[in-house]
Amino acid sequence: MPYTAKHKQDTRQRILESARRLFNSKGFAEVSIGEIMENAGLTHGGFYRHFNDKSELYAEAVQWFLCEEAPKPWQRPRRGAARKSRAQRIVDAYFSLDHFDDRESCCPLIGLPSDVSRGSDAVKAAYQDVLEKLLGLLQADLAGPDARERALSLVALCVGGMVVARSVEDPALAHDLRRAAYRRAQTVLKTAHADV
Amino acid sequence: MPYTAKHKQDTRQRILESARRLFNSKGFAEVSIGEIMENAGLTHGGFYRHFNDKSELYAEAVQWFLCEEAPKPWQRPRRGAARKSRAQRIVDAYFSLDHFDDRESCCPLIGLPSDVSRGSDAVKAAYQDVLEKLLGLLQADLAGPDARERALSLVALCVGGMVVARSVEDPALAHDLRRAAYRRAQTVLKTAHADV
DNA sequence: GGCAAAAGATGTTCAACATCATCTTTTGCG
DNA sequence: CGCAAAAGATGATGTTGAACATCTTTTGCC
Repeated sequence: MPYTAKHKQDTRQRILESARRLFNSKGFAEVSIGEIMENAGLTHGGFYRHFNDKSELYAEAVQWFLCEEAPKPWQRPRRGAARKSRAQRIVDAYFSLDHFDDRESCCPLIGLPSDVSRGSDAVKAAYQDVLEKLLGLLQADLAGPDARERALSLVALCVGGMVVARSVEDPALAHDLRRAAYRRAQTVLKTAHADV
Repeated sequence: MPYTAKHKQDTRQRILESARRLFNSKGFAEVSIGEIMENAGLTHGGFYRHFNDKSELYAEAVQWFLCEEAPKPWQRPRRGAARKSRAQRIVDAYFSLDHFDDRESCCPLIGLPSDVSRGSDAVKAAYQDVLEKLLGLLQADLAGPDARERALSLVALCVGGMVVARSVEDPALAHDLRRAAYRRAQTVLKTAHADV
């Protein structure tokens, strides 16, 4: 059995990473398999050794975001800044200009919602996994009986604010949108919280 | 000059309406011109008598939503219900199950955000027109110096809540999302408002 | 070193589709 | 009543891309 299993695994992950970035920035239909493979340093033919078809890759690429070892912004403690709760850091990162501009590596919740809503159940399930991971992180920091409800509305605010801001032409309007949603998110975070 | 100008106008509007529905429910790339024309009761060939190319149609289809004479849900006074502000009615309609299920005729802000964010400036400008119309309606009912900021965060909540809810697989989670965002929207509406 | 099995590369097939050229039909107007 | 101009239909054309078949290369193992 030539080619170690690790090698195949590595290649597969390179394809997934390439796919995640391209899907995130260009959408499902606008990316070709050849493009994804080329970006992963391969040619189009080998694709079907790893996946059955394009939609299968799509679902796995969304989930791949979760497994990625690459450091996620909200996981860096940002040592210089004042001590903040993780939920606070997540919201900050979400509305940051970096995140707004980063089409490739932004949270998939932002990058592909309308694609996913038209996609297969497998894709929606993958999207849901990402969402629940984020909800879990937020909820953990929002003590209280309404923690889940607050986490849910935080997600709506974060995703909605960013998605709409990215879809308008006027940068000033985009900025206002992000700021308004961010401020509202602050009040959701601060309501009856117990910051350390 | 045969064919009255009105006739051409009517046909053009039929194409726009067909395109709006199809783009809304299936996305830009997933809809073919032939499909749109067939849906409008025409054949693919005549398309280029009305539009230069597919993306031009896309931008116009988004804006078409504004000109449509068809009754919009938030414009019906819902005579049976208690007197509500228009902003309140908009938010109610936004989070309604009908609106959630209606892929075809839902608000374009919900139907196509990630498509638009990757689209041309013309499309973004069209999307922005729709957004500003909605913002105007909301703002008018939210008196006070922070009316605009509240309107902006309302939009983020409405769009975000619906978009994410539509992208998850579990209907219960989708329901929770809508409800949480709806409740939060209520508090944004109610803060320091002067209901009649 | 040689072999075989899987990974990856190259090439083919087939369908969809945007775009455009050209033909046919409709209809207002003289 | 017929004509002409524009609308709409029909029919290429060329491209793209997914899917797959088939070669070629790599590499662990004997």
